[in-house]
Amino acid sequence: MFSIGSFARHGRVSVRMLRHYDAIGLLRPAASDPTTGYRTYEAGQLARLNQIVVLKELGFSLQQVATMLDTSVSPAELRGMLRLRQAELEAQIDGDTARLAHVAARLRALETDPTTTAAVAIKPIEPVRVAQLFAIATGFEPAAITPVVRPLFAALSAQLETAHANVAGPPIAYYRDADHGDGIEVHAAFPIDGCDEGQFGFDIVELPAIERAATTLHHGSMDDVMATVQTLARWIDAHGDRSAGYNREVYLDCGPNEANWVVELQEPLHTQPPKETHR
Amino acid sequence: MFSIGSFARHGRVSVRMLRHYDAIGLLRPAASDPTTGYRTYEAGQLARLNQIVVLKELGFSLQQVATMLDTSVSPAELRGMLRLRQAELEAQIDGDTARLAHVAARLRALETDPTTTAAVAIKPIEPVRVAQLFAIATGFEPAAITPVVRPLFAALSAQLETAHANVAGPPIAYYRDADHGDGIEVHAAFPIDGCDEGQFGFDIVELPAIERAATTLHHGSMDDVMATVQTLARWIDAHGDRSAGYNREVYLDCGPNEANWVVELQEPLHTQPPKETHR
DNA sequence: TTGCTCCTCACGTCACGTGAGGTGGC
DNA sequence: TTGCTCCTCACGTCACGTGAGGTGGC
Repeated sequence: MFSIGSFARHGRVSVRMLRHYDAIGLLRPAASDPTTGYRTYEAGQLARLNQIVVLKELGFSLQQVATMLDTSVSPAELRGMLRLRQAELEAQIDGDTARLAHVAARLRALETDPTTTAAVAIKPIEPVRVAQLFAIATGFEPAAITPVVRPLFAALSAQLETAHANVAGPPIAYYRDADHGDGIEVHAAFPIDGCDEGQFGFDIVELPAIERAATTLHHGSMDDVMATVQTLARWIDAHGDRSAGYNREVYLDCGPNEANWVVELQEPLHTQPPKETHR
Repeated sequence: MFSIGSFARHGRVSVRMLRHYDAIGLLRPAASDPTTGYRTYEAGQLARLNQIVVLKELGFSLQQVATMLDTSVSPAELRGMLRLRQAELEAQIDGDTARLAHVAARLRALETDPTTTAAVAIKPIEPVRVAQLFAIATGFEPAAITPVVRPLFAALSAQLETAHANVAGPPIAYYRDADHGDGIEVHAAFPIDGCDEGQFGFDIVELPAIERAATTLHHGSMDDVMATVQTLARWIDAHGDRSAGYNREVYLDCGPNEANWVVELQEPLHTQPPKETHR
């Protein structure tokens, strides 16, 4: 016979926990005084309490613990729950290991350059239906790109107006190596919804999804975009990842004053996340 | 200029999260319509949102994120927070790795014997001040121990009564190899508080703390305790741990009917937890 | 009377998800 | 009129910790 206090001491749990387990029906005291409400426990109940403590420590919820201690649960079901927990723990460890690598990379970056606070996020990019035009540029530097992409967007805007197309998002630029010979294809695109392919000069294509894109924001004139591109590349390198192509540029803010522009760079990564560096 | 919906889509967060960040002052919209309450965001705010998302993903709380994005935080403080998170993540991973090993051990035990549900808990044992008597037994099996320990407890009880000592817990038995020659010392002890060493025949000693004890409950007569002892030993072995001595026995319930006895076995383990088997 | 143990509410935690109930422009 | 987006409460989540306010036996 134990009072709640001594039962709690023997079981290495708090009195509050015993009251909670009583409240949810997980571990009822052997008796409760009907007038004072005092709870009484028996030594034999320590077995159940120990089971609860152990399963809780493995990370099961009290609901799951209740299920597992239910006598009607079969060994097969029990195995299923253990397997599930095993998988969850593995996922948790993998996630934390990745997080740990990112924290370590941030610390290293902080040593190198205490002022850098590049926010690079890895996220999936959804596919987008776009209307687009393209042309060939001789190189990837802004001086080569800008004179090509500007007129493309101007022309495309005009054509979309004519077509009464429904622009559904900010303009997007993307790049490909030209099919034969040198130079790169510069594509200017606008997301649209519900517009048929017409005779207005532009193509309608679906930009494919990107499973894992490293994204960051560029602020200001596109003349200075190479600095942001290189910061992004360094970040990708520092995190043991690898680029899988040219980045897309999403012109989130491209008002009249180019100094206020905000452009998201989306760089596709190889599908494999970096193999965890062993600690 | 973004509505809350499009800002949420670009930032890959939910509208609810943006409202929440507004409410706690972490990310205020660029403007709110005073009559309708409609929020408006600017493209430039995506930078801050991305920072938030990234830091959150590393496991920082929103409070911490707010602190880290505060311009007045120094690189040294930032490094401190990253170091702290690094340590937390390492501890988390170690804990989960240990949990995973235990889950795996349970699964193996389930394959071997689907009926076993031995609840073995590893916990620290506090030091206890006890009054005790001891004698020598010829072996560790119940047939050798019982005839020695019974009279010891009977004598000790009587002496404590005479001494008006304050018994502060259930009786405890523990064992040691006899100083010279064979046989083992059988100690019978009662926790007491505030009783001076006297002339009543018993010793007062402090049973040392046990940093890590594997504990389980034995139900029923002590004649059958060897089965429980062996189950405990198998558990310890299966978890890659090692015993560091004889177990203590705490007689939680030792009423007149021995079939209802409940005895906790506390087996000291080597201080080093088992080295994690690599996955 | 002071201390100790016990009791029952009931709030707070953390970062939102999820209705409920209502509004404003196409 | 129907759909869509937006709004503000406000409850629920999970396993308790932590008072608040009160009782009963030494």
